Amino acid sequence: MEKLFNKIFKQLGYDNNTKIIKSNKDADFQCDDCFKLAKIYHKSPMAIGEEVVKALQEDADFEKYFKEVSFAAPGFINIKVSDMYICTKLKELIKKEILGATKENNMIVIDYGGPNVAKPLHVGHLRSAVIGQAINNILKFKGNKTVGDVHLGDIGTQMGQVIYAIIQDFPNQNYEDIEFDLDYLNVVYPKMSALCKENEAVRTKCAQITKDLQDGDPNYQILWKKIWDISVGDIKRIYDYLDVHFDLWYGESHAYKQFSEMIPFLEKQGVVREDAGAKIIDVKEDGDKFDLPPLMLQKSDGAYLYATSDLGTIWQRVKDFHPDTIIYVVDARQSMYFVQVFRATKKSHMYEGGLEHYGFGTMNGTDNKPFKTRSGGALKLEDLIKQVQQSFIDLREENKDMDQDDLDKIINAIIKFADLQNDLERNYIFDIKKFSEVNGKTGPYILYTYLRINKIISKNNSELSNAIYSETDRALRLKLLEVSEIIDQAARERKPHYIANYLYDLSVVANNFYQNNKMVGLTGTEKDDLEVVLNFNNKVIKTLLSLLGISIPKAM
RNA sequence: GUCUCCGUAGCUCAGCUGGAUAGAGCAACGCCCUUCUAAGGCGUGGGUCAUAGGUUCGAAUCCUAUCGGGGACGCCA
Repeated sequence: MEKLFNKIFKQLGYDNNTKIIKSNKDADFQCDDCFKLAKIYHKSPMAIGEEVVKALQEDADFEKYFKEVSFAAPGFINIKVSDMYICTKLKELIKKEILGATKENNMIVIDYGGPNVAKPLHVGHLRSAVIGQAINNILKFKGNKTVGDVHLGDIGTQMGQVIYAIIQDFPNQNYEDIEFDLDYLNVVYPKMSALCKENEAVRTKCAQITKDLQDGDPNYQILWKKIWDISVGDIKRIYDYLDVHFDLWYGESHAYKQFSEMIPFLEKQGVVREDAGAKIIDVKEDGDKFDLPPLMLQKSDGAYLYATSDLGTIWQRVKDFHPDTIIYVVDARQSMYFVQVFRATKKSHMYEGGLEHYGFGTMNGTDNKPFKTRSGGALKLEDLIKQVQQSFIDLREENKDMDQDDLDKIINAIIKFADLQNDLERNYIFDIKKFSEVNGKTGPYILYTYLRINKIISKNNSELSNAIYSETDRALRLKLLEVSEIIDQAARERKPHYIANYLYDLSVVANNFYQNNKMVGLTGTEKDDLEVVLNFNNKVIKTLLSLLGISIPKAM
């Protein structure tokens, strides 16, 4: 359509590269270029518009594209496309791979985990998991090779604290022989965390253990490995439930192994300098709007920091994968920190590819303050899932007998769709009541739409005719034609909410069709055509849901 | 203090690469199941798009300032 418009513009002596946009009026689409051209060619938008409309109407291809093209003052060209156009486009789209999205072929590492070993997953980990997995799915769908990394915090202060507690709790035992389980870890970490806050001697001791562990103390390593296995096993279990999967279960401990190569490299590149006993990398640049602090590479006591391990992680990723881009899906509070890391990376030339941080908003309570449980602690992710499950089961009698696998899928849909329909950059109000909603703009609504449509169609590979049978049929087909661009936009901006919102809009249109068209009793071309459209509709819904990490239950 | 994100219906949010009369969901009220799943559909009410300027033929959208809120700001992660 844009090509035809451009041809007409050229024919009339206007040099223009048009952009046809969706119309929110009675028309399907509109062209607003008359204003722009009026200025350039010193004519009135009205004159140009009427001229263009006339030329379009006289064009040999008119019917191939349009049902109606009209001018509306002061300068809009309104377009109603022909049934033939819709059918032709839809036929093309159905045959296309990856729903007509443009293919890409990049190597992309995505970092979207960040849980700490020895601590259970809590609600704060939900957003990076859900959003990161969706971005991963979307980029993979478009043909990119992606590597998801959980990036565990597995060698920080909490490990020293837990090791300290174990040594106290299991005196006079060989480290190899000490046995403990997840319940023990779940009790011991909060206890130690509290103890360290009030007792300086213990705190110092724990810090020393952490430092020794980081330096490779073999005895601590034994306990560390035991803690790691138990804790990561539990973390995996919850991620599995959420259908969140990582290719790499690396953590800061892996990054530490890169330091012996990386730090000399950084020194050689001349970017490191000493300041008050610490080693830092200046990352200020001309044009900065404020005084960006340097990146801290090594503390004055010789210990390494968060930033060091992130640089080490980049070092390793470059060696292992040569990525075109590394994407971080991490809380927006770390935005400035990532600027520092990215600049240090570029300044030292250790990696020249893309570095992107998508900082999602904080998870706030209904009071719009960072979310806390009533007792003031962090809500365990597993407890959140259980609460949502309970409220869903309480919703109706039939849900009590629901197949466990279907139930899990619906719970996932509820939690993920609630999050992914919002722009990730915004703060997110975490409202357990919202997670109990299954009406309206929710995951279950989309699932329900899919299932009820699935029930009225059979597989059908007929070739679409050029007929359209009702207004709701027409609306559905037009909506389906938008899917390619939606996927591209979500991928381009790394924002899954475009897909979530489109899924909802599509479901509304599809439900409208369902309500106003009966499939039962239809025969011949009409039955074939509508079945092809509905089959494609469900293919789109299923595919897009899978990009959001949502699977469809057998029944609901 | 500086930087940054945000302010759209009672609540939660879309819309922001500028287009015509600003859209959803929830909540409220009304209607539609002897007809393919009512976890659905249809309708009604509800808005100075924080405020004030500016750019533009045209601003929720771009620019500036102000107010209000979240967040970050060298040896934590």
